[in-house]
Amino acid sequence: MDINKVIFNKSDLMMVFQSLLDAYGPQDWWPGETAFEVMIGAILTQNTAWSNVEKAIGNLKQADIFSETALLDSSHDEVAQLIRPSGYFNIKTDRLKQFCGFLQQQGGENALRELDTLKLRKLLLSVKGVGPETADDMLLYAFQRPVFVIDAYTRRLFSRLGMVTGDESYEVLRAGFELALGPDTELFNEYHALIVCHAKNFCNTKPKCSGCPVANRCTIPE
DNA sequence: ACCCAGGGTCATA
DNA sequence: TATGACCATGGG
Repeated sequence: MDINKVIFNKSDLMMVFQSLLDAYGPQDWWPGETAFEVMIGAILTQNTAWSNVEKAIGNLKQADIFSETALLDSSHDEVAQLIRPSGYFNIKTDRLKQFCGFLQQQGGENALRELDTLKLRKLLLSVKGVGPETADDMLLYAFQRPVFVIDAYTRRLFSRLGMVTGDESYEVLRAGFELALGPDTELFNEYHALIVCHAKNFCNTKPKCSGCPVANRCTIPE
């Protein structure tokens, strides 16, 4: 499949962005104080509601197990117990430990910041438990790289808008947004945050398009 | 009681 | 390449 294919034009994407921005305002993402917290959150939120991730992160902090070394030094069962609210706690415990081991091995996140985006992306994807979306969350929100994050919400919104079919591969969609918009970290940051905000405040709670901020552009009513 | 949530891995064909 | 099983809690 040809990744570098033009599937969007910039003005369409910017109109949708403006509609969302007008409706919800700036989101100031990611909800996390440090790059480390962003990365941990990105793993914990895999197929999981963020409210549950907050509990898990809160538990880790309260137990003072919220660093590479602390997570690596703690037993599997101890970590699993703390992150229990985020679901998949056994698998996610392994993924957190895998990722912390990776961070240590690479010389910490500061060493990773020296790498170019493509190299860093490949490295992140080489960690077991870090897939495309998790890696791109990290690249955009922890490393401030111009990477457009694709998630289920993005697919659903833009297929409802009739701009994609929804079965495009992850890379086709990501390249589609990045080619049309050009590298713009601030825009990508706000855009993805707004898509998630829109899903939580509208699409997830209301089945139909009536009242939707982008409804005038939505030709597929569910 | 059901459905799904800011996915990823692994086995199979 | 493309499906399907599996992981698991919590809120609607």
